[in-house]
Amino acid sequence: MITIKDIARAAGVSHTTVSRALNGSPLIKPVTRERIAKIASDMNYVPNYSAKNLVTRKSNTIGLFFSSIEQGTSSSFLADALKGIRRELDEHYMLTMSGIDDPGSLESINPRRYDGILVMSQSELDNRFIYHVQSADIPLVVLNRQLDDPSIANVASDDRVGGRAAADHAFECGHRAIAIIEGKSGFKSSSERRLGYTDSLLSHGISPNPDYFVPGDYSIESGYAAMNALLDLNNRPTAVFCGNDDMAIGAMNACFDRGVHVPGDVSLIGFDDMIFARYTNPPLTTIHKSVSEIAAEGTKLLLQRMEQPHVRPIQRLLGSKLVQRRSVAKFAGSNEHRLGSAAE
Amino acid sequence: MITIKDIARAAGVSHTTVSRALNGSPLIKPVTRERIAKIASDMNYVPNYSAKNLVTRKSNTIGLFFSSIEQGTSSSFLADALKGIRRELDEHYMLTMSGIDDPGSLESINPRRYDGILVMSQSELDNRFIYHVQSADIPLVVLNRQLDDPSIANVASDDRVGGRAAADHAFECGHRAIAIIEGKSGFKSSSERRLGYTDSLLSHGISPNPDYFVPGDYSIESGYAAMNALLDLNNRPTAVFCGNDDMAIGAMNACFDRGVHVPGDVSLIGFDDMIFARYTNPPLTTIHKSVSEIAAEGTKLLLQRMEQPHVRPIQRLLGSKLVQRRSVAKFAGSNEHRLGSAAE
DNA sequence: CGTTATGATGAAAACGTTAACATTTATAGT
DNA sequence: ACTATAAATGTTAACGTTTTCATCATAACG
Repeated sequence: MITIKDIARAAGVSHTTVSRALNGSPLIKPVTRERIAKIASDMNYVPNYSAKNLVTRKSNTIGLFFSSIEQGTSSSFLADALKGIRRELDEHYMLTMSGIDDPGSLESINPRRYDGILVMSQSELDNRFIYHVQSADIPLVVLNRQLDDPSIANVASDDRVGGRAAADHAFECGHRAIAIIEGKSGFKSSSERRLGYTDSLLSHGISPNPDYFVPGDYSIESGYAAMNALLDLNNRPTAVFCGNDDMAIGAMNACFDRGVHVPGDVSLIGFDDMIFARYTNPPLTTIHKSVSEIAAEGTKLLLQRMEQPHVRPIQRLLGSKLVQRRSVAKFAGSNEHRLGSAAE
Repeated sequence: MITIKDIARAAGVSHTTVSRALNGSPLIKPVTRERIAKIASDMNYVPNYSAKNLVTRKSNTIGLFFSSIEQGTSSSFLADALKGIRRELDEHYMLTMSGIDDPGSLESINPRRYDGILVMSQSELDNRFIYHVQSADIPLVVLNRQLDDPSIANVASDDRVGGRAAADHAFECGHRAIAIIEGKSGFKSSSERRLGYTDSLLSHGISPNPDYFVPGDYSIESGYAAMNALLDLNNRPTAVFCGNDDMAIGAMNACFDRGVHVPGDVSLIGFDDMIFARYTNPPLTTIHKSVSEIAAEGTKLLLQRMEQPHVRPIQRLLGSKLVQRRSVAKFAGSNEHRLGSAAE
């Protein structure tokens, strides 16, 4: 393996000069810089990052930590997140990935190993990890889940806007009896999405029907059960907004099993736009959360924090937008005299 | 930040002794080893990997490279692969991920940066990268795609076995008119899957019908087109084996669009068991390739090659198995007199 | 032409660890 | 008790960089 000393010898200069030349120091005469660069490239020189990092006290590594890699739902996150991160990340940075609950994840957290850390968080269980990172004084950005703590840099999608968009869309399609299957209770995403939903209803002069709030926990099964509850109602909703795509799948299955046609009899809207959303039958209309955009934005933020660790952390919410597929139908019933007693 | 010298001072020994104690050298008396370990842990010592790697000439990093992270189909790979790799990988290894065609991927390949490399390959386009790695003399294992070159360690699923299983299943369900939509021509996976299919037919005494071999290229669209071609035939097949799940989706859509019922009128079998396979309508019967298992096995192999770089590389094929869902129906028609003119 | 500022290079130390070699201390054999 | 051997620890150099500080030209100035 060839080192800067080899290059120095070949160029007839000191290794210090080589180091400077290769790192673009202004102290070096342009002509010698060129000469050295040429030689280095001819000799196929590649720097030894261990040595470099040792002396600069950097690691050149940023760590990406996922909550529960085990969980199936997180699948597409990885690819999308990576795409976004790489887009912003200088290529000489190494990007490592681990699960938050991988053995040794907590212990491995130290400023020597990571110049910065991104947490792609999906659950409050990650908080322990997050605070551990913060107390280790490593630049940190939490992605994908909205945090309350303003001392932590954070970028996520705006769940409230998303919830509102979903309900708005149902309304615009003529629906007035719009139900919601809620996400896991206690999760910020759940309450934000519900808030967006009620906002929308209220702003359209619809007073929320207590029967139309059904609890769920983001699992397919809970969506199935919740939809059944909804279908048992006397005054069935004509549209239901599901807190995530998984529950929407469950809801869709419940409909099939009872011979209820989607979207003919009932319209369904999901949230997240997971990859499989376009493969369901009918393809699912849902709220698209751009994971790659969140990741990209978060990376930018992280880089910035690594440069200036002491600027006040920023919270950023990225808009989420509706993607129309085929699980929502126009509701043709005359809206006027249905107001207040929709869809009997 | 605290170093072994700090510990040495605190323990009243030399830093060498500390180093040895912490690394479990047999030269150190157990009692002092304990004492030092205690002190180190009390002082919250964490080793400086840069220094360590510098002197041991290791990087402690293994690199995972994906073909075309951009491609949607690869999504679930990432999560599964990671799961498998982490299962085998000692926690103090860092695992980095990059796309093969990320800018700088080729240049970053050098033995200083990676102790070993895993390539999760999906296409022959990766060969350039693969040979680059090999020529850089870095321990390498190629995952997921079967290679011809015996000088490269390789673990993939046994596509032939999978193809045979698919056709066998159709046969066992009573189907005799079984077609195949083939994968991208030139890809090893395509020919292996076809080979398995013909093997099965032959071994059941069915002579392959040339009409029943329809070309495809692994895309949804090609599956759609191929299925249409099949449905245009006078002697429609009663079951179709699709070279991958994407094409199966396309085929399913073609059926829907023509009012052909799946699996009532025609049974469909996919390959890969992508996450969305269970969400289609009907859920897709397909061949499950255990990506995580492949990744785990590949990691084991890589670790082994890192220890003993000069043992002959191994090729390993992991069995793939059928997962039954609901896109295949029993074919009740009397097989005898339908032979040759099935399902008009 | 001599002094001084400036621009370019070099020498040596430092980063935190492991490893080769040297030294001390304990153990055993006679 | 005295050496020979083994076990435990210590000294020092090395890994490949960057950085601090010193040196040497060269140009600028009066």
